[in-house]
Amino acid sequence: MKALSNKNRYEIFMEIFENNKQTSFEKEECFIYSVIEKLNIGAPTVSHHLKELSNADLIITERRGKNIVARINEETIKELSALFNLE
Amino acid sequence: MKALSNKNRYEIFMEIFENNKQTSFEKEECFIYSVIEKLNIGAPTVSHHLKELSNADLIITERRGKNIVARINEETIKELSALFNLE
DNA sequence: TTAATAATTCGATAGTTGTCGAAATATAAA
DNA sequence: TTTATATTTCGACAACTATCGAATTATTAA
Repeated sequence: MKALSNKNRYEIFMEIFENNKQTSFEKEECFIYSVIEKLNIGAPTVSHHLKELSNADLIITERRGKNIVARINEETIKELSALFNLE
Repeated sequence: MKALSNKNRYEIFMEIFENNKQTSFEKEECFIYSVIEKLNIGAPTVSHHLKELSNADLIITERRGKNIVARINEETIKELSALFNLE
């Protein structure tokens, strides 16, 4: 929850989430710079947010050459989704 | 998310959530003081947290005499639950 | 009406966090 | 090896927030 409580971090997560749903996430453009443009925050900040999301096990990041690739951690999302099931 | 990002506030919410699930939530003991005992935080803080949860539409509070009664806002919880549905 | 209990408001403060610029590192291309 | 690009680390700072004690309000009980 804490990891998703910041607006920009939430946006980043959602972008990864959407990409994850569509196809296998394989865009070769640099990840961080595309976020920078969209959210208007600096590279260090994006890097910081990615680490937070990663530490919270919400995403999994992987370096591919110069770029990094992020995908969501489905395990954690399932837990999240189950958490609020009123039964 | 922000409203649930604080540990104590999350605990308070979860307690209300559990009570909500079981039976119709109608305990007559004072709400705030039972939380104070459990979480070891002061009354002003609990009051503050309840307002935050309320502002975020996660719970609905109601005064009943000297006490307040809290129940979860099922609408919002449904939204939350739906948010993370991978399909 | 007075006393007691439950909850809230207010002001202050310590701790946390989001952000940045500058510098450093990693990797690929020339 | 040098250059260029992508990302990370570091140090600092402003803004935010959780918390408290003291005082205040709301409500019921005596």
